[in-house]
Amino acid sequence: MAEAKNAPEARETQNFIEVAVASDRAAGRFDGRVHTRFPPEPNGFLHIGHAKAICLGFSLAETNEGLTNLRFDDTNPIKEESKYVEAITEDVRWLGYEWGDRLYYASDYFEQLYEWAVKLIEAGKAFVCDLSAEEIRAHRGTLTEPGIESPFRNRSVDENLDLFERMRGGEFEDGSRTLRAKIDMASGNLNLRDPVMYRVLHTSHHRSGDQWCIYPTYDWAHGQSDSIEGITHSTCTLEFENHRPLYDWYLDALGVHHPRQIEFAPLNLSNTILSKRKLLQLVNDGHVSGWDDPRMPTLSGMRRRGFPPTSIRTFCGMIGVGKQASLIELAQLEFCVREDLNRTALRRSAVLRPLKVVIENYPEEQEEKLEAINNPEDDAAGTRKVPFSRELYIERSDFMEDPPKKYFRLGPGREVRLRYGYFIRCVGFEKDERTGDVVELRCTYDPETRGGHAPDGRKVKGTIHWVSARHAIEATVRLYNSLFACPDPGALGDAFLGALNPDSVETIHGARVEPSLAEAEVGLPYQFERQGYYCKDSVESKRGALVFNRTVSLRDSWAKIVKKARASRR
RNA sequence: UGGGGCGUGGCCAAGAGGUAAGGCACCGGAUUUUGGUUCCGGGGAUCGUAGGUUCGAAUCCUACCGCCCCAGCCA
Repeated sequence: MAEAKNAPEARETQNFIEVAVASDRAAGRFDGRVHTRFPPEPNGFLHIGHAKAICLGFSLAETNEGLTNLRFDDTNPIKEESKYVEAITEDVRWLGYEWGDRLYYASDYFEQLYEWAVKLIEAGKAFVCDLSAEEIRAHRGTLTEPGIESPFRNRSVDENLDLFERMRGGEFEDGSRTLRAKIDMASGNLNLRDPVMYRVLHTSHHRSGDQWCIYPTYDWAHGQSDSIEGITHSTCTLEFENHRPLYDWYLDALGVHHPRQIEFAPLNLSNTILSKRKLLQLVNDGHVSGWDDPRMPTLSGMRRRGFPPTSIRTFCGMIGVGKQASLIELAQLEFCVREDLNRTALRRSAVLRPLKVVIENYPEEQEEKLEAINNPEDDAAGTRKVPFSRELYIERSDFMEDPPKKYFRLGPGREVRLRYGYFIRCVGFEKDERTGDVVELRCTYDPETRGGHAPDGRKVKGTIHWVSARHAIEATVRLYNSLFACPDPGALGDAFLGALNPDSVETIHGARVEPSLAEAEVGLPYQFERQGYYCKDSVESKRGALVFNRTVSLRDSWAKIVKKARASRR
């Protein structure tokens, strides 16, 4: 397959992380090894923001003869479920990445983490604290005032060891005690004000079951998990920059392998939201049909919507990686999708809003098969035959009773080409007397123009798509638009629901599509000519009740002209 | 008035002392049996601001300004 010109490999510049890794390699740091990881928490589905992190992590390893692990940071049994680990592994694989036999879980390290915690207690660097959550907060101080040390901070090593063991043993209630690192209650970095390492949680875990009733916090588990796996470069988003000094402190206190953490700006995409918490809310409150709703920015939603994984990778490669907070326009993603689909999608004819056309001089019982090209961008895709007959359907928008100057389609007395068919001329039309709607077109065809060429060299400005009425099959088509109506719904905070786009989906029943689409395959992209890219819905499409999702429309310069004309008329 | 980051065209993003890449978007035009694709071409940034160093600064220094993150026993 031809590589997209914007594929990561095609870039001539390196981002700052690639530069940092390359210089580490050149300097022989970590013995020249590069080993990255993608560490999701199984508490929701992956979205395109995660794709950016995945592409970064895996490509960093790929270009440096290194490896990438997939590790679930499953330290909070309250929010995590195995259904999420299944969805996540499927999504990473779909994106096109492999982790070999290196699928890990932070929960696999619970015993090791416990032992290390004991080690810190023995070194006088951690203590069991009896303060409640509220009390800990009150002791923490504020952004501008130092905190106050816990009254339990100076317990003896023996007492701490005894208490910690009994925490593990299940003697204490949830929230009654924590194990805390003894660092600095006056630090300007709040993460260093004696952070909690363990909390009591009598909750069963999706993998370790009821083996534990104390669980490590993310901060205590994350850095050490990377260390255990021998990770060399830990990439993560900007909000963890403040945590790096803490991870450094833990790793140094333990004297274990110390990866280099590098933070980058998380992806923000216009007209959508990339916050797991908010996405969960959309799912739970029924604003969407599920995590895989085609309007969702989740990888499963985008897959169902018809986005090729390669286009997502291209996108991640072209937006760059930096530390600047940014909001990428949806148009940039759509560009990548169209560029990909234009090369790969099979062209088909589908009439979304049918208008009947009767070819008056075409014999009643006659029908024939016309040859149509499957993909003009790919000769190997070959051709197919489409049936033609006296009665057809064309798009309602391809006829105007009183067309403006630059309208190239059908109008009274006008002639157009039916794609891969004949030239037809409109000789009359019928209207519904009540509504005034045009309900049927009367046309004549020129038998000499079969296939769309006029032997006399006659030119026609417009080419429109069509389906044979008697052969076409009905389908439901969903036209998707952005989930949110404003560019940056995230800026609205918890009021983001107010910005939901009421027109994020328009469902069309009774569309007529060419017969070959009866055999449409889930997972294959189709271009409905002159309209856009579509895919058969993987969930709701049934034999005899086809459902297609619009992935993205084709660029439409006519729509621009119309829009501009309207604007200038005002 | 704590700590940590970041400020280059509408949106992204290279450049790291030698006189502003590239992509998306936008606007023209050519080609076209998709008003698609492709192909040409175009407009638009003195690089947050003000000083300073230098023959020369987006790049170095100083001071301001603005934006983001942090007060979960979430990750």
